[in-house]
Amino acid sequence: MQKNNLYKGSLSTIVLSLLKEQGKMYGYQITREVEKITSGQLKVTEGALYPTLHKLEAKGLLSVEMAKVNNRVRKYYYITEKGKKETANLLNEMKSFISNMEVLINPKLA
Amino acid sequence: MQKNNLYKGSLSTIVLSLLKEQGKMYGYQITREVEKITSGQLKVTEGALYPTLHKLEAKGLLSVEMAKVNNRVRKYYYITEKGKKETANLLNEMKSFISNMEVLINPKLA
DNA sequence: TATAATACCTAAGCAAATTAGGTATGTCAT
DNA sequence: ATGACATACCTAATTTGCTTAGGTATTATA
Repeated sequence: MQKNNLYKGSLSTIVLSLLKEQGKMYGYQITREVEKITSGQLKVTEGALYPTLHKLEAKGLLSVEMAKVNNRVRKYYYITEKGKKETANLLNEMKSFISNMEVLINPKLA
Repeated sequence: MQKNNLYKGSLSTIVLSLLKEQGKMYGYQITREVEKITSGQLKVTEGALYPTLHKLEAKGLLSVEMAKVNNRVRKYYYITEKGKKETANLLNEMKSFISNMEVLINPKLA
């Protein structure tokens, strides 16, 4: 039995929220940052992250900027105005999901 | 743009948790109860629920008991001992997911 | 010199929803 | 009595969004 890292649908919310708060970041950095913030509890796999970044860029929620550091290419992503609006929506949905789950799994709140 | 009702993977947790707390319930009743507890915010679709109930039964986490009420068949599900253990695991995973999401989306906590 | 870390990427497979049907009975208003 | 709605079960096709498992290439370290 292997465990999942993410509940489906949460990755876009995490990525947009991080970029909204922390400014531009590149993919690999996001994987490190999420691991750091959650004390290693949550790992964002690259196989999920890169397609998500491309999808968010295609939707116009993120923009990208190439940079060459130490002869290695980095793709810095930053959030657009459209992305900020969508982030607010996703955060509301996530908070609503969390509060619904909490009343459902916590008999004292129901 | 349509909105999702559930984050993927959460339905089993909801069903097991409900049955652990409230004793035996039948499928249709679960859909009503979730809607009621969440003040109509969360709807469990039958297309998701029934396959989930069958899967949990096949895994030995739930047992089933037929009943005939008003000439209509009801299938009452109740949780097994194995199901109670698995519920505890799923609740821990859910709580961990929620606390991880909260530090990720809440800059003040990070 | 090989292993790990950095940094990007894609494709196949799978799980778990959504969407959209279906059957059948009971209840209630017109 | 007939149509609509609630009750109560069900399945199949499709979609989404992960995991798993690769791949390339450079730099740092043992």
